[in-house]
Amino acid sequence: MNGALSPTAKVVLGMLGLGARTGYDIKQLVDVSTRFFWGASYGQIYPELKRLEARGLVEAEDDPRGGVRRRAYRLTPAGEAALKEWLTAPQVGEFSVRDEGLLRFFFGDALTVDEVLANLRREREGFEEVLRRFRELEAEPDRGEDAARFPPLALRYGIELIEWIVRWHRRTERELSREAR
Amino acid sequence: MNGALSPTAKVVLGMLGLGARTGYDIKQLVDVSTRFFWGASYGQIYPELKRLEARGLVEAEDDPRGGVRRRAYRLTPAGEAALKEWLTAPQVGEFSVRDEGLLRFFFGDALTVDEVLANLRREREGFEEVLRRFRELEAEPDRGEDAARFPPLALRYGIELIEWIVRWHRRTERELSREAR
DNA sequence: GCCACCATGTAATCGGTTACATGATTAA
DNA sequence: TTAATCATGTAACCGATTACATGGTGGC
Repeated sequence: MNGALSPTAKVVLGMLGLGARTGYDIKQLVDVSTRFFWGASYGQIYPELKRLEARGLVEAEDDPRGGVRRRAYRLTPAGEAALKEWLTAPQVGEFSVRDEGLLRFFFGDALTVDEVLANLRREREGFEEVLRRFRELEAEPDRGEDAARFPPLALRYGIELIEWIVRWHRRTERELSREAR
Repeated sequence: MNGALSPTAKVVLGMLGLGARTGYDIKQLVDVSTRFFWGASYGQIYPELKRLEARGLVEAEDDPRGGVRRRAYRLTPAGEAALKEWLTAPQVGEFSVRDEGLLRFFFGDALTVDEVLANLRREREGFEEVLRRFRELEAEPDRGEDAARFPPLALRYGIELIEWIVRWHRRTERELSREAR
């Protein structure tokens, strides 16, 4: 019917579907959930909400809290349809990775084994730090009473994936340091 | 001494270090190796080579093949130093993932279990396809006689990571379909 | 003669981040 | 009173992709 959704429109509609109401809401939610595989900044969210309103996929009303102006959005039926259409679209989704640590590793022949080892350790510590934050997130009581079950499953995926990455680092460190001695 | 390297400068210098000579070379090499975690297009490579030349990190000479004009680049000592400096820089590198399949999964509460299952299967097949291409790459005889050992290790990492991702999909499909029945 | 491949480059456009600007409310 | 948080928005900038333009070479 109408054109495709922009990347940001996808999170925005999805988050409205999960109960977010304001642009600020959406940003907070993204930052504690999808940020690691699908981010969004104010600079995208607010203009996108206006575009979606112009397309009739969301509707809004002023909803001030005291003297704080606030604009509350919700999905229209057309917006719900567009969300559902995207969620069931029969093509594989966009997937990309940007990994500077791996790029450095790829160019490892220009370094000594000890230098590569130092890089691996540093990167691993970075991943371990992310892992700690993910586990804290997982431990937090689910403040949503609406019982969304997939968000925690996605978080689990993230935790287990990074656990795997950490194990790969440890293993590779072990193998390289064996030959360094 | 001089400013930081742009993302594209990092691959460009690295590939020159591995023996690439022309912009075309660099692009071909990137496309069969780092593309999956660090891409580069002509639109970045050629202008970047000129900028690097202006900064004195690479030098170039015309090197026509018959009537085909061709410009051959190589690292200067300053370029080698800049490459090495980046490769041993003591901060964790940039890391980001963009995963639309996971975003759809995150919003899975808006779908039926069967729809989520269909999504998981489709995404898994996409990853299996990538896996096949990676394994073909791995099977290819190493056309470089210069015995770079880290590029194949990086490819191994990619293969094993995607194998993990495929297993996660299978497992999750199994668990969801058990409850669907 | 045609197609695949080698080779270089630019312009338009896009998606995104960052910094900035503004201002109210609430809790310490 | 001050800092944190709620709340909305824009402008400048950046990195990147895509499409386009050009043209030679080698093999079928």
